[in-house]
Amino acid sequence: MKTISRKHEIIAVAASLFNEKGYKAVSMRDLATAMDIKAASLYNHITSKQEILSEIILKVAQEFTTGMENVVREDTSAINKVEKVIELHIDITVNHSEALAALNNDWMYLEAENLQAFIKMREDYEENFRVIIKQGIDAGEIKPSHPEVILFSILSTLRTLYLWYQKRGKLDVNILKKDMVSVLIKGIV
Amino acid sequence: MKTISRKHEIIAVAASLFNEKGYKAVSMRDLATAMDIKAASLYNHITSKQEILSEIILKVAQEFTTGMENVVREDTSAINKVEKVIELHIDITVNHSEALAALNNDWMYLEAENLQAFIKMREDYEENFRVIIKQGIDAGEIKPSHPEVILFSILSTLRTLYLWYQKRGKLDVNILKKDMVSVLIKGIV
DNA sequence: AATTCTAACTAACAAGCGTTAGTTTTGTTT
DNA sequence: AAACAAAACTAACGCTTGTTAGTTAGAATT
Repeated sequence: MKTISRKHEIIAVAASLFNEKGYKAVSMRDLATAMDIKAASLYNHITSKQEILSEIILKVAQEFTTGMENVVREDTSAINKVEKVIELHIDITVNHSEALAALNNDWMYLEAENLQAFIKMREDYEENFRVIIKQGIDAGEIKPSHPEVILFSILSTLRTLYLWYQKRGKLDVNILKKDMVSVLIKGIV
Repeated sequence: MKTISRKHEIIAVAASLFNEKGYKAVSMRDLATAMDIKAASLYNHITSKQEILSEIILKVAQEFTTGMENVVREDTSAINKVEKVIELHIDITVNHSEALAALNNDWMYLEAENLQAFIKMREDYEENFRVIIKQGIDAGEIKPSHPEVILFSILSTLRTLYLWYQKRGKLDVNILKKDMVSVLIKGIV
């Protein structure tokens, strides 16, 4: 089973390159050079560039999906669920920050059923989050502003977190969670 | 001076294509097809693909720079300045949402002095924002959380706004400003 | 010792890339 | 009608792209 681990190596290096330059700007020869082999040799382990991209993106997307499903199932307040979602994002960011770059910037280069699957997962995720916020408003826990504005504001902060995490080298996860929850939920004033 | 307006046409169409697919995924032949001419004909109006990218990005970047300078110069409270910055972002987003896609996703493909200029502008912009937030904390107007967390949270929401604005077709600017200011400054609870 | 598997290689392909040179068409100005 | 500039064209360039075919060296299994 050496092939599989070699495949994972390739995917990991690819994720790192995609993170730096973007999917379209990384050629198979670039990837091969980074692996210190020839481009043709990559195809002993993977079937196409597209396969690499979809493995990177769909694997993390799946983590978001199952994570969100667990939060939704919990029997707790809406605000508490929002906190759990924030923590979910932070955990995934810390563990897969390079894959998140591809997920955020290169998902549109997924093809056919890969693209479909990704879009479905993202829509479902957003919808789950939207419902949580609406429940929070109905329960009087969350301000009755436009739920869309709240959803967008929190989600875009969480989605961009990988950039910030990479820049300010590797912060302490627990402090990060506490601060993010505080700023996103209680505001700044 | 027909050439110049034709050049602007090309740049506008390019911005739209870059917005859809990303700089690297749009070929000069794609751009030419969208203009209903041949690829070689583009070069009667522009000197390179790179020139198109830098015109798109640096023009909006300049708007951010001058806008921020005006805010910094104002004689008002820190919170008020934060509000002004939020409104600046919304105004630019509404007027140049497609260019913002390139600015956010394709800036790394700028070359040499274009790249340098962009990075400098972005760093200066961030630093100005950071100072405003710190002043707000010192004046007791803003919660003494990590200023970096506040900066990141607001900035990533504002930077992603173009995506959201494009999706939920063209909302009313004034309502948008009010809601964003409220959510970003006062939080959601 | 013979066979199979793993993982690399060389060589090449057809297609696409940004760009240049030189030419022709089109519409306006003299 | 002649001259001029603007903006399109055809043809081609050298290079890079993702990928395939066929081969080879070494290690593991029979």
